[in-house]
Amino acid sequence: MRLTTKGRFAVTAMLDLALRESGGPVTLAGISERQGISLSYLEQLFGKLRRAQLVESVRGPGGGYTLARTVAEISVADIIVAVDEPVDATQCGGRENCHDNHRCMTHDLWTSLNATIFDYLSKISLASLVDNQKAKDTSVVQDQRTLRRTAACSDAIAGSNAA
Amino acid sequence: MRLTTKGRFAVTAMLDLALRESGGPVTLAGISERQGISLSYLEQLFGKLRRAQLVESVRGPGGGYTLARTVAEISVADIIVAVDEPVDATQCGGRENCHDNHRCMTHDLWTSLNATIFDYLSKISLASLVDNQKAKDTSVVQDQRTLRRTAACSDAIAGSNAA
DNA sequence: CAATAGTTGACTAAATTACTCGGAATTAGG
DNA sequence: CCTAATTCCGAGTAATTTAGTCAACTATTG
Repeated sequence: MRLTTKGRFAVTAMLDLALRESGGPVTLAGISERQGISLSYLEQLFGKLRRAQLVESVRGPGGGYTLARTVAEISVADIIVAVDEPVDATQCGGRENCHDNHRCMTHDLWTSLNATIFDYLSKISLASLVDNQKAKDTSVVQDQRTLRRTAACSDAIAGSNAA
Repeated sequence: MRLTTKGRFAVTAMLDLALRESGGPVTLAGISERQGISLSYLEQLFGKLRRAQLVESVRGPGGGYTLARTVAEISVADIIVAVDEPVDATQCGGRENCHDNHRCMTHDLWTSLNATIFDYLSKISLASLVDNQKAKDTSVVQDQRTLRRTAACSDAIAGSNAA
């Protein structure tokens, strides 16, 4: 289980898709424009998402992508696993390194840590993200002049980085 | 909050250190040998860990590294943050991209996801990892043929997290 | 048939990872 | 003082990943 910007792009794109698919297939060009992700990169990501059966495609004019399952049935973990490389069972396991106990122990400790994080992200569905998003949307509507939102966003991000 | 093999190396090395520092400073050469991580790479990682004040160094013969705090006061999140690059506040925040609501929303949604994972890893201390490790050691002594050790470890960690 | 979109594969620049090398500076022990 | 052990430090580097471009192709609508 790796957490990188690649996974974040995929989650962002899937969220955009989830928020719009009620109006029929969503084009990558649209997602690209709204989310500031290059079209070609999205093509790569959605190729993987499609092969992982998280989305379905409709070709031709009026086509685009739709979710292959309901928003409740797609988790953040699903998305990240779909776009991340297999990561292989580094060192121990694949190799012959696992001779002495200590090496194996630390490795499989990390493995279980990974598993815990994975479990955690498995429980976060696209549905819950969509709900959060919509809740925020209405709060914006309530006070259109709230320009501190941008600052708040920067702060939140800066905080998470510093943290 | 990124989760990469780099962070895993650092956690592994810190765990090795935690398990041995009772016998005085631990050399990087020793960690390198036991954990199969190159000495020079460890030097880089421990440079960051030292600057983050997670470890202290003793130079000269008989020198090495010791933990700068107790095992209970060092979390997995501390270690990962220390060795990972700041990652910068991609897109939103740094740039001027954060114009329309949607872009900012998805970004700051990801940010909160990051924060949640960070909180989670903040609660896993080196001490709890060391305990798990020692528990496994004794169970290995009790029954050398126990190959279910991996499963047991996962359970133990899942348990300590839930607690 | 023409335009719209997805599909695929090859390719690339930049960043990151993991590692090497060569040397400093520091200190314990002889 | 000398030497060996060790941390410290910076430059360099190969492999991988990220993020993106480009071009050709297929399917579908109108």
